[in-house]
Amino acid sequence: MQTTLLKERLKAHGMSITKPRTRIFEYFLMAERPVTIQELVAENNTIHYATIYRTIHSLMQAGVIQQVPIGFTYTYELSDVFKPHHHHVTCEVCHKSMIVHSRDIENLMHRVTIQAGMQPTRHHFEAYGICQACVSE
Amino acid sequence: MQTTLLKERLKAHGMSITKPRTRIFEYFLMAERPVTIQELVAENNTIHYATIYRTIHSLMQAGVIQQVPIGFTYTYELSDVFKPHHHHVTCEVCHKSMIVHSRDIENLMHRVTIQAGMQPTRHHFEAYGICQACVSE
DNA sequence: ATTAGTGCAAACCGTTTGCAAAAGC
DNA sequence: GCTTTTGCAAACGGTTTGCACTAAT
Repeated sequence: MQTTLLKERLKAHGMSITKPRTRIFEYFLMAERPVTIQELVAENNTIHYATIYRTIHSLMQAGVIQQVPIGFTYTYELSDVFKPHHHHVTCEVCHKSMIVHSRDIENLMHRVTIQAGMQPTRHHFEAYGICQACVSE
Repeated sequence: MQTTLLKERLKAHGMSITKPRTRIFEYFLMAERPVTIQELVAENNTIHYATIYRTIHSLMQAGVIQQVPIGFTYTYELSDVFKPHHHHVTCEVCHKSMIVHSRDIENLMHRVTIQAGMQPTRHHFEAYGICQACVSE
């Protein structure tokens, strides 16, 4: 189960398993898409906002979640340990994002970085468009 | 000359040509790489920071510059009118970025967006690595 | 029992805004 | 001379921090 993996990660980083942390983690599991801090704050009224910021930091440090810059803010989602590496295509109108897997993207990134004379480490890729539903409105 | 194009753009948007605007523009010309607001503020002491923020807005509106999210902040650079569309490969150690042109990137982005069932609008792509100089240190 | 984490309020910092003076047209 | 922009100071909003209390180990 996913929660076991969370506990392992926290322990491995000398962090305790607390209610806020597991709740936020479950929120991420449920959301299945990149989430903003504002959403987390708005939909978890039992947890103080300062705690949410701190939880985000701990979960990032423990490698449970990762930052995804989408549009004009940062969003967060479960890290590659929980979900395989992927990319997003985001609708500019309704801001929903879809998840895309493509080896071509990885390969191209790699190639481009090497061509620029650098040793590849990571990359960031976001595509934007207008989804079917929004086009037909 | 580039400055003529700046003036045209400003006029076309009903904006006046002022000292701060031309100075900031020249800074962008000189920089030849994405620049943060903090840099602009630090290196243009004659211009008040509030004015720099407003200048960024006007230049964006006039399509003179564009936003480039790199790493953990927004940076700005001359828009595609002044520099053809391109992408960046940024060194994670020294934070210098190189400019890369590749039709493959455009094509792939397009394809991926369509595969996700959306009408492509724009995309964002950043690759990170470690440059020669930093590797050999 | 000891250590780590939470809630709260206050501080912080980058950005925005209202207003009077200055520059652009 | 009229309109737009600037500089300044104050406001703002999201994020961080210090501290006493509570939960976790």
